[in-house]
Amino acid sequence: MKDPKTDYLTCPIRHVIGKFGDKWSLLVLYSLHTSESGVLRFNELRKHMNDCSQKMLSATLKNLERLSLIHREVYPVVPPKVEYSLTQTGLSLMPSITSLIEWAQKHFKEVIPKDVIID
Amino acid sequence: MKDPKTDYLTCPIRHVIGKFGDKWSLLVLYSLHTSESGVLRFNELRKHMNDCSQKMLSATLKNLERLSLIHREVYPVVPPKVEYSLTQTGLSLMPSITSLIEWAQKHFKEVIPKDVIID
DNA sequence: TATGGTAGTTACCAAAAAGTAGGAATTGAG
DNA sequence: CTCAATTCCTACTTTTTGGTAACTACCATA
Repeated sequence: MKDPKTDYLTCPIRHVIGKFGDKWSLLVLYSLHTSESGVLRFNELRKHMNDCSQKMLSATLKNLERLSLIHREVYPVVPPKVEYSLTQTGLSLMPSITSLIEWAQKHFKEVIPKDVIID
Repeated sequence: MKDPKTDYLTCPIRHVIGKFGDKWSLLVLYSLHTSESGVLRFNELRKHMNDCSQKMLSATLKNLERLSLIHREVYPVVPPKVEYSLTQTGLSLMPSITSLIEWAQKHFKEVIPKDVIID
């Protein structure tokens, strides 16, 4: 008789999905990883994810920082300047993520995306 | 000036997240992959994911079948018997997924899961 | 005084995801 | 005729997610 809550706590898959399986987290990590300097500012990130709202980007960054996957460096200047970068932990995650992305690039040409409505 | 819709269609990350970044898909794939025979029935899968409702499991399986990641074999017997297994495409995805899972197993001990409330 | 630029936050609202409870279909066994 | 077993489906409700628009704060510059 497993307790769902306990089960959740011990299931690595649900940890992964639950923590950064949302709409924007992987895109943030990927953007940081592929940027030349490895560092991006708030509005630079927004340009990389061109239809992400300020609110969602802000929430996503806050979450990733909480998980120690990204680092947030604030420069006390005017106008404000904040730089985001991957932490060591975040960096260690990237091979797995790029593996997933490469798979998608190879195989989703084969898979019929029936859920995409062309209007 | 990128069109968000077009952008969505060409972004592999959003493909991945959008198609099987939901709460249960990875768990289904993983369960099938780690089962001895490589084949599981509906209620066997439910036992592997002990707090997934019938509705959600059913919807998840239908989605994965639509994406050609799993195969659904129906035996016309009474009571009904349906077996699910990975397709070749599904199987080709597993290294990337297990990579992610292994990362989670290693690193989420380090990460403080502040969103988990112990009551 | 007014404007601009950066990095957000907040309130409000709509849409999507997911849980619950019940029904449906099948047909051999009793 | 009824029940049981298995695999779902449907209607209903709740929860979560995400979008929009407006707002803050800072100070330098015009």
